Amino acid sequence: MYFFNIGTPLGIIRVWYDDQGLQFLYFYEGEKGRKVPPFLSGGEYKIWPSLYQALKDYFYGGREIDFQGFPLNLDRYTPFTREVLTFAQKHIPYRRVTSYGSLAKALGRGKAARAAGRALASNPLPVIIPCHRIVKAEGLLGGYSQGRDIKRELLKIEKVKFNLVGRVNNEVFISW
DNA sequence: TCACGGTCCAACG
DNA sequence: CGTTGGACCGTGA
Repeated sequence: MYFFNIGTPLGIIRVWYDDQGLQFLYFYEGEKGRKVPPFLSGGEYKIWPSLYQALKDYFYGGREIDFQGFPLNLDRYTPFTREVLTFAQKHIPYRRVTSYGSLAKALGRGKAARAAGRALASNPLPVIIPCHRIVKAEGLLGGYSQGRDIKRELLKIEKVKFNLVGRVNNEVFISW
């Protein structure tokens, strides 16, 4: 396993990967004492240049960066969870959002909204798998495993606007 | 099995 | 509008 760090306005990010693809991304320092998962240690420091550049552009460049092309290693997940995660990576572009229910529907499981939320809650690759772009059906923010503040900030970076009642405008909303 | 979510929506007031 | 209660479904223990 390899890893590298990169500073962002939201704290230091650490990314883990191997020859199969990306495995983990987490906020390493910053936000109230979040810890390094203990199962990750002893990796070899090695930058993945294109990914490094993409992250840098995303956080500092204010440019439309998508991570859709980067390979993921999601072997340890169940098929449904994998589907949810890969679908999110491939079909929810920059500055667009959708809901848990809509995403479930797109996978042919119209009623599995909560299950989809559960799958996203175990997203090992926030930012790269853009689970911050999935909000509640009525456009309210919804939850986020890294903390709702981070979710808000990420959407802010992408210039997704919320109205006074706290809902995203439906221009950016995708429904399947 | 079972309890638990990053939910949803119809039915209120 | 805002709130509430029940239905829903894949997971991990």
